[in-house]
Amino acid sequence: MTASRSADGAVDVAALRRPTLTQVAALAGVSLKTASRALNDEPNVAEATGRRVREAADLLGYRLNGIARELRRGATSALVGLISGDLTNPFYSAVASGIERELRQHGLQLVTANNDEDAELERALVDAFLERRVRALLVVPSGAGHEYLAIEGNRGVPFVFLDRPPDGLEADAVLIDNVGGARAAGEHLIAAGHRRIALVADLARMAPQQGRIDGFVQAMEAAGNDGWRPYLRTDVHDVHRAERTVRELLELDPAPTALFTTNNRLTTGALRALRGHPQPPALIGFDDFDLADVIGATVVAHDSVAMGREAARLAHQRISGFSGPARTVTISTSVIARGSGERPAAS
Amino acid sequence: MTASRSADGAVDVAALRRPTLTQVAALAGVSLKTASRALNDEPNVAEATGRRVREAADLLGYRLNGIARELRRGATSALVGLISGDLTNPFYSAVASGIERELRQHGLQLVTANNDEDAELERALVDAFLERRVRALLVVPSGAGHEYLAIEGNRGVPFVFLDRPPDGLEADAVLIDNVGGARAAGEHLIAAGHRRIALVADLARMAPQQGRIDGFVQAMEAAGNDGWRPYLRTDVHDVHRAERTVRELLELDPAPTALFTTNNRLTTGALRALRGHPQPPALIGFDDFDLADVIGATVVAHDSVAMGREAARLAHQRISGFSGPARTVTISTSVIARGSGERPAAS
DNA sequence: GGCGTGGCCGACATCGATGTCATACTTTCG
DNA sequence: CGAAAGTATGACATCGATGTCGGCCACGCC
Repeated sequence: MTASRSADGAVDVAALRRPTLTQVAALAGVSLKTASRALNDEPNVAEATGRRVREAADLLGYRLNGIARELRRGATSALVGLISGDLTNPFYSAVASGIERELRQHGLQLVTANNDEDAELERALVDAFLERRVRALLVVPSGAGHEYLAIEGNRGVPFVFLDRPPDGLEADAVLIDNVGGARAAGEHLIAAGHRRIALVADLARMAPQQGRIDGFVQAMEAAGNDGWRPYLRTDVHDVHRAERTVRELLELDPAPTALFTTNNRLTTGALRALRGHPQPPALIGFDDFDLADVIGATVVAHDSVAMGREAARLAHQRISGFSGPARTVTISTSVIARGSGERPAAS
Repeated sequence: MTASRSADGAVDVAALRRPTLTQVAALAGVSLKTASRALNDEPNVAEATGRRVREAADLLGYRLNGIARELRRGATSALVGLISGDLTNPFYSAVASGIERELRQHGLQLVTANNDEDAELERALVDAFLERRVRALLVVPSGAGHEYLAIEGNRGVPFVFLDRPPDGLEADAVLIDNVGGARAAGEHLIAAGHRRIALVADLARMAPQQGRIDGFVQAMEAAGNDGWRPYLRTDVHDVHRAERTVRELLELDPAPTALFTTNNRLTTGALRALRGHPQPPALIGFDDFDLADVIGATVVAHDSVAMGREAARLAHQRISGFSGPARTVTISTSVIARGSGERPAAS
């Protein structure tokens, strides 16, 4: 008669469909509401009743339906979305890790999606996440122009931008001190006596890259050095092009005596190009990386895990009701000297 | 009168609460169902009606409530869960990346959680994911004993195990050819003339580690070599202990002439210990890593992104209705010679 | 003109849980 | 002893969407 017993009277444990609370209640011989109370440890449930309900739930292998609960409780999930580049890039995975750890402390779960550095896909992903009713959305944006998020932001889904500032929109952001870090790198090379310094940068249209270029140029201008100008290479977007570009730079006459690469990918390419070189130029790379100590690579380091953590923290504050103006957290950088950046300029 | 207009008659765009389909319908002057039909491009909606509904939706900034839809449509989400170790470990992030790419092709989204290599937390995460009604659950298990998943597995939530086989449970799995890879590493070192070979391994209770130990031992026994026995070090679980262990090994007399490290963490530690060593021993590490080419590190490589992809594929087949017996996909390995593994035994 | 057909639309039930409120039965206490 | 308060429970509405079914109307055809 009840849905929880099959026709032959045996309890239908193997039912394909997952049991509902109604079935548990029927098996325990109580009402739906009482079963709900028992399983949620609400007050005013007789001890014996509670036991019967729990036994029935165990027997059926009952598992609460979080979707239904969320719908009833307010149509918003415990999920926080992250849209970033591919996780095989250690920068993104470090950020994701920091986010995940922080969220977990607040009972929130991270949902990740890869925008493939494509603005169109990114928009679609934002839409998908919003339909899923994520509690907050963290984005390492691929493109510019985030006006389309403006309405959403005002409707209670907080956005936090990572690594790249929001464009056309007020929103929380966690950024790296790109200008300062790059300036420090430039100064470091100047101090080692370098004048002909090559700058190998990624797509200049991306704000962090532009910041790093600016910072480097600032250092050069402060030192009254123009020797870098012939060696500026931007829009180098992948490891192989970086390797090739560095090789080409080294064949110039006169060749640069030092290199500054503005992200981990480019640094990797440069290291490949420099491998086995008899008299390698000095090298400083933006972004720290695994084994940089073993290789002896001088870098502009920053704490990417902390970036993720801060972003998650900002989001959590919004989720918890904070509604002040947009905030920006800046992650500091520091030059870590490991050898490659201290090679003197060939005399 | 309708909920979508505020008391003063203006359309209430700035309402804090996100608009529901009912409000859109009211604003468009049609029934709830008709609005639903219009926005879902169902047939039998007059062109003019459809337009009115879409305009109303735009005006209100309406966004479908995926939670409600999922509840109605079958109480199962488009999410697939991944439980693994920390994403800062490139192995896990590569796996996650492979999974994410594959899932996206099928309109599924990846939800990640870090088990901190803790079996208790892992169980809790599994519970949380099941309550969230994920469509499938991919696990890189931390501990042994997965019997508690048996009921779930039979209830339509497919499980796929990565890297470590399910214990006490029939389930799909994607594993690495640990034995074969380690045997090849052992043979490689033997072929270079080594006899005193140190094996530095992680926790031996973890199946992949045990497999790598076994494979190595097989190679030694096939070569009739016992020279490794004094240099076996297991249960080395972090980078620092690996570094220390390798230093200690090198101070032995006689010292081993070669090292085999059984995962990327241990290889990192070994590389640190070997740095600047006048006459470093040969080194082969299990797991390929970024910049291994620059460092010249010989490794037993395998395609971790493919691992993720295969796991996602298995899961997707189950989601799509496949219900055959449990399958195991094995990811092959290959030794990539880059120098460190080819250093000859000191005569 | 009558009737069948198809297009368009809305009322209502439903997914699986939780919140509200009513009710029956105890217990407590003046 | 009777009223008030408290306990245990259940009926029913509800979250926001979709599925079912039936009604109305226009049109075409005999």
